[in-house]
Amino acid sequence: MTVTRFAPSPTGYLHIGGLRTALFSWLTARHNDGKFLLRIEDTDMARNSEEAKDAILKAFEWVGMSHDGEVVYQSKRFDLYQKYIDRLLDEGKAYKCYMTKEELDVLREAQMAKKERPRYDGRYRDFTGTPPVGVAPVIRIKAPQEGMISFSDGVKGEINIAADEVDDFIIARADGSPTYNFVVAIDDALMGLTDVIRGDDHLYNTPKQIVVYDALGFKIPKFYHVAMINNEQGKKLSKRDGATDVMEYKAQGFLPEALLNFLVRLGWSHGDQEIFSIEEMIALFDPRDINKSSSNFNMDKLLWLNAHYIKNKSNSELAELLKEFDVDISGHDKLEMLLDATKERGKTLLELAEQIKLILNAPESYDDKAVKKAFKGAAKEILTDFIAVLQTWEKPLHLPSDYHEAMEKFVADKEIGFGKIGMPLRVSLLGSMTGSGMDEIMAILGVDETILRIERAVSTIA
RNA sequence: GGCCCCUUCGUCUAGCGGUUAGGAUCCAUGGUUUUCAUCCAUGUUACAGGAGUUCGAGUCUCCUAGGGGUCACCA
Repeated sequence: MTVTRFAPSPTGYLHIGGLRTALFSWLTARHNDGKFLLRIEDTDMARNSEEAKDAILKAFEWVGMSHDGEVVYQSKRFDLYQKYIDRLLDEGKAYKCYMTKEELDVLREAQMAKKERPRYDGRYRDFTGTPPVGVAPVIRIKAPQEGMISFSDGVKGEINIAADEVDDFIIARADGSPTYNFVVAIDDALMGLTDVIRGDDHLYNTPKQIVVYDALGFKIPKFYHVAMINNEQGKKLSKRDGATDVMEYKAQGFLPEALLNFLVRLGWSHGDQEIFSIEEMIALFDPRDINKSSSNFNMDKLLWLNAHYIKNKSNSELAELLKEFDVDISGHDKLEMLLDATKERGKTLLELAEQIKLILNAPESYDDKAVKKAFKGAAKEILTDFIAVLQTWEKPLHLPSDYHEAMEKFVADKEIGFGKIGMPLRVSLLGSMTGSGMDEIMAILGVDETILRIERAVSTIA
């Protein structure tokens, strides 16, 4: 059975790039009816935080990517790791190294001065003498000293790293705590991972982890190293690029399905298809189709996708989502009309909320330019006459089409163009020249509020 | 610096030896719309450079350039 995982270290929020690798892993698991596991890499007690962990879990919840089984915390598995350290020591596959951090620094500097690659020189690898007193040793694993460490990466292809590029790296610190590359390999093996999908910044960790797999006799999973997501300028994403925190997208009014659709198309595609429902992603995704090269973030495309998903959401769902943006229209009797009139002109929920507020709240001021353009000539008289028409209209005024009929008759009787009434009317009702159709707005507001707003505009505008 | 990876329109990408190099986004123009948006149509723009292999190369090989990753008692 296919088993994948996402294994963040709880040192900050969930990053947009992290979400994509998580998505790829999740899709791989769901596509194969496998399991998607979540593991918190919190071996570094000093840098972990509970808040970061909660933030990550919350982001997963928002996008709707469910994990299987309990969340695994590495900090709770130290006894387990210790067993394996002891075993490697017993079997002579690992050894104690009494070199201090200071000595290591000196060595490294000397190597750099000679333009050599800084590396551990293996001086305690076969040490049998009396250890120096007062030095708490670290544990190093014996890595192969010659030949190649090779693996077939599902994204990058065959990777061959010369064994001498891999040091006898530290698997347990002087205080006894295990290190990253050691515990990752153990956990991935013990948790039954079949496919490890992660950022390609981990590519060079892979040979180290293979050393651990081999030493412990574990089966090596399939690796997929996914290239980075850069900012719009093609440089590494940083806080300065605006939103990198997944939850920031929620705050900005993005729909999770839009974000996921955007992310899945970064480094992956299925022919010419751009729109993918979650179900389609699951049905079509294959990690072997992931592209090798890095890709750039593109806000325009995300916005386009978000607009698409807003347009295709039901009005009741939108009403519910809008509550987060200071707009509660769930009890509004014109809910359907209101959303029909606005959902096509908001690229984000935030913009949609603004559109709705613009209609619901009477204008506090009138845009100068709009007034200048719309209120020249006989605008005020036309508006006053239109009020009279609305007041004496004998047919019902409920639907946009009812109002449309009234307006049509009005311009016909008056022998004027639509713009002569449309423009001043728009400014009167909304305060500006842009926005939804007049018929719809009047239908939403109702006759009384419509007349009220027109009267106010006529008396207020000089 | 060593090692490793990457390179098709501005951006996301299709292409898997023979295509007028396709789609999407963006931008521009036109149409629809009383406005704006939506929607529809049309258009501009790409194989990093150079050698080779081949009847034929975006596709295979090599070199160069540019970009990125990595070399911790961080993860």
